Amino acid sequence: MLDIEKVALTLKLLGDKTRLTMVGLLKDNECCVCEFVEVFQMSQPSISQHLRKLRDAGIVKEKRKGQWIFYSLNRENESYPLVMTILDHLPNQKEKLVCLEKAGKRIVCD
Amino acid sequence: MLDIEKVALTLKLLGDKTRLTMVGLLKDNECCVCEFVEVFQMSQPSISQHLRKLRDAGIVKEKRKGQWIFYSLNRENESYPLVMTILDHLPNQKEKLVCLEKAGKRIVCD
DNA sequence: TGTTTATATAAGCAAATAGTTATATGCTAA
DNA sequence: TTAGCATATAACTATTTGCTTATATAAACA
Repeated sequence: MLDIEKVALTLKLLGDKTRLTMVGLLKDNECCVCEFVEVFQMSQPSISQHLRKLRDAGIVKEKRKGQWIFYSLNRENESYPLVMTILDHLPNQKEKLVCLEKAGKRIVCD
Repeated sequence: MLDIEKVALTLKLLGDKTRLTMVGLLKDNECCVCEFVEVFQMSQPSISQHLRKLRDAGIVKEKRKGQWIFYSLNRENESYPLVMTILDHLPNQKEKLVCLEKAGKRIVCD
């Protein structure tokens, strides 16, 4: 159970098509900034700013791997269960990553 | 399963503390505009504008009873299941109505 | 009928938002 | 060390948002 302020903040952040899709993509994957830039056809600073908002709220976390910074859902965050139940109402965003892969633009590390 | 635009719109509307609390209050009750004005200590036009946004999105519906207009959740709306699962993560807002009742400001019809 | 009560709409304004371009930072590899 | 790629931050701008006050609409009631 979350307090209403926290829920409102989480919903406000996910109430943006770009950020909601980002979180949908992160449901089953890690992604780096340049992959998002490719998927959304949007400037890199714009993507970074969206990710920063999600990170500041604790919804996603980042991990550097060499020159890339990979983002993933933060399962430790108190709003994680809420985020997951919201994603259950969304179609899977996986196809966007499949397209990336076909275009040879998916970044795989380790 | 909803399309991503619809989910983003729903979350954006509920990503406001006032509207989220309104929907929380409507989970188990009907409320009229003047009750919301009392609960939120906010101007009547402001309340009306929030309710209009929720109604335009189909999240709530209205029903006139004499001089009052009562709002309730719209169970026929496709986003209703999403709204309910979100409310499951929120503390019950019932106490606000109990306060109204004690202050003799709850409006009961029929 | 005219007045009161409840609600909606219009118009205006300050703050927040999402994008842009320009620049800074940090890692990699030659 | 320098060049190049990935990412972050800063500064700016246009748009959207949430509120306010003023006014319109609609029902109740004397």
